[in-house]
Amino acid sequence: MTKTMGAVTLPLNTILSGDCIEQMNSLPEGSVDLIFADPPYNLQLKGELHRPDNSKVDAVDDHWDRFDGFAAYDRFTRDWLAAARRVLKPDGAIWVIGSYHNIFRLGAELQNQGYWILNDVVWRKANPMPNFRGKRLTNAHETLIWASKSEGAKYTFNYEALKALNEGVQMRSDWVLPICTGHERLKDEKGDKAHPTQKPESLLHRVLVATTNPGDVVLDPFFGTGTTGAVAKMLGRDFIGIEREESYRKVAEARLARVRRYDREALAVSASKRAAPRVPFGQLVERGMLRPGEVLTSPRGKTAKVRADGTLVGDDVTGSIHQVGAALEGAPSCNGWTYWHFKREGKTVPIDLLRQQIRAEMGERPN
Amino acid sequence: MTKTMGAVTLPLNTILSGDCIEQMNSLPEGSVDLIFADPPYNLQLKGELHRPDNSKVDAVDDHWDRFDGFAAYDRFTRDWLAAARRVLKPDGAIWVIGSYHNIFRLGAELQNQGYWILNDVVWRKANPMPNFRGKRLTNAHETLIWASKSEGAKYTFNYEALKALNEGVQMRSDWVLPICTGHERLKDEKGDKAHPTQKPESLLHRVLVATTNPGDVVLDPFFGTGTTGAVAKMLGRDFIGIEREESYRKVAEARLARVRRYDREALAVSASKRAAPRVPFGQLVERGMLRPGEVLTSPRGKTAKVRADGTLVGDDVTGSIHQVGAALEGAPSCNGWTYWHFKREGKTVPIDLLRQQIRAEMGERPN
DNA sequence: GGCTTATTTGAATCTTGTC
DNA sequence: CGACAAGATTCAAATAAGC
Repeated sequence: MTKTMGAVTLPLNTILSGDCIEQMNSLPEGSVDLIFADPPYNLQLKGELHRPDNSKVDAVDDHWDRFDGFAAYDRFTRDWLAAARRVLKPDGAIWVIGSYHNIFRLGAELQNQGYWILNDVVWRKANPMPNFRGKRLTNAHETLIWASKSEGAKYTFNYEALKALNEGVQMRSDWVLPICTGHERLKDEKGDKAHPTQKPESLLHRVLVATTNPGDVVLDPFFGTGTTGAVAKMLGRDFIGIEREESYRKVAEARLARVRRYDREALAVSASKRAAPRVPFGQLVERGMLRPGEVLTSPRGKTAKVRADGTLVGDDVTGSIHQVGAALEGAPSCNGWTYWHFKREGKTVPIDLLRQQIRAEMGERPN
Repeated sequence: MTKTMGAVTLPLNTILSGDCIEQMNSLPEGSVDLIFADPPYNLQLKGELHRPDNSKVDAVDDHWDRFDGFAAYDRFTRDWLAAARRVLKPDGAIWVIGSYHNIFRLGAELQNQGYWILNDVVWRKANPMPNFRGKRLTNAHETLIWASKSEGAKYTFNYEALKALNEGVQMRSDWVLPICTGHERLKDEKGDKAHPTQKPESLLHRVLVATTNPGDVVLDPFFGTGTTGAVAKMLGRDFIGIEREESYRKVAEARLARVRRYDREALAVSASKRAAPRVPFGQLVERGMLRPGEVLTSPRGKTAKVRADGTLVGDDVTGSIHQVGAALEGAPSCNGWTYWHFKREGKTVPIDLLRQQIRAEMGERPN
């Protein structure tokens, strides 16, 4: 399918091959409603990484993610963002996604070029890969930036649709969604993953429902295995993909052929997952509801002292509220939340009361 | 209180007044363990714009205006980050916090100066202000960046303490914490909020427990009403604050006078095994806890025999407990302490139990 | 088939001390 | 500085295997 823009024709619902900058420059100016871009992250990985069970982590070591320093990465970023801005309609918008390796370069260059940032959005992964060596925090999120072509542009935002997706409450800038695994994860002939960084359809679903209307043209300059195209097709949007790796294009073509518009199952995938409102005991300490050094008591008169990291110290025992309670009682297990008490205004109260306070604040709506 | 660094003296637990760059430059080089910085992002740039060639600023052109705005902000960022880097110890680290208005400039400049990003952390606000006009997503988070002074530096990370704070599960890069309200929010004489962007103590508590030890020196160049100093004092860390607004300094001084330090026992946090003293396997043999000739077994049924010098003999392999374990499993490495087991009273027990016995005798508290 | 347990895996800047 | 050796370290979800 093609759409005619003046004298030039727009190649809709196809995958263009080759360099994304050249291909974008061949498209007519101001012809696209939305761009979704998942560029290389420039991960700069060095050695191998093994899990504690000695299995090897299948890292992203593809040639397309290797750059010769920040200067080279910045040049690349500047060039493709400029080409993208040219093909955007005046009221068009862009989404980019990245990690701390590249997102700051991306965001700064967006601002430099006159794009106007509307939100940064955090994709909180429900099931991220842990930090195996215990040397940093679990890298549990990626960042998306949503920007209009320029300040004052009349961008598309389907506020009510997103509110509906979020069970009637205004959608926040942090989205909890699982990573792409299982049936959705595309495999090659050998049964290995077809692309190292395939994004979940639920993420694209939310992006496209939020910031496009049916019939809009969505461009993805780093098409990969075509998640953007697949979701666009399901939602009745037109897409243009650009991908230079033939193997990815092949997988994407086959995938797109299978996709039907308004796929009910895909809509179900997008339903927001409710994370369980687990409240770690340490948060009572961080929030100042209990003071490090404060003494907790048990119904039968045992005592323990709170430490700054949310552990307890009793007679010759240190550990969580549950561990110390169990040890002092000589029991196999213990629910520390109901076992331990503190004093407020002369009354002795179980610490579970404080947990209930936190849960009430959260409105039982962690998403 | 002051600490002496060579010929120069460090002004501990005080608030310095004036420009943070000048004040940081007056501090001795390499003298600070951690910097926490919450810089302004809505600078009033009047009169601060210096184009290199004195060219006339075209006041009507939005684009130029914006460019000069970013350029001035970038200059400011570059200067204070450079001054901060100078006062950091080689193994020191920095935290910065910001929103999408400035965090991309901050992150990019950190990388440009050779800081090494360790994590970006999302502070997910439990109770954010909604977006009243329904034109964007609720801005429900801010971003922190944690970076070491340079690649390969031995930064401080209390992994076990953070794991304890999170109920025994590795801490993630997304932190759910409430914004600073109610009792904690400082008021001025008129009863209005004393500072527009006061950070919650819970946020600083987590930052300082994670990346400093008691006695460390924490510098906050944008001290405001002193949240960093207050939490540092509670946690037994020393602080240096810099703040140029007298009204904020006044509020901070009064606040700090009210803060009490937690007792010593409460400040201890769960320790890493890495900190425990090293016990050579040969010592178990020397002490008669294992007999030469005794057979050790692995969970999957491999066996090896203990020799008098503390090495093991397996099928065609001889060497340390780690080497023989790795060879028998065909693995790149192996922790022999948890891999090898022996029999006592009918039970199969990992040899690590014997190491723990020795460490306990040495007066170490197993944590 | 149904239920329980074991295995696999994911955009990762992932060790430290001694010689 | 490099080479070598000791030894510390993982969470959630999907799938596969076992009963």
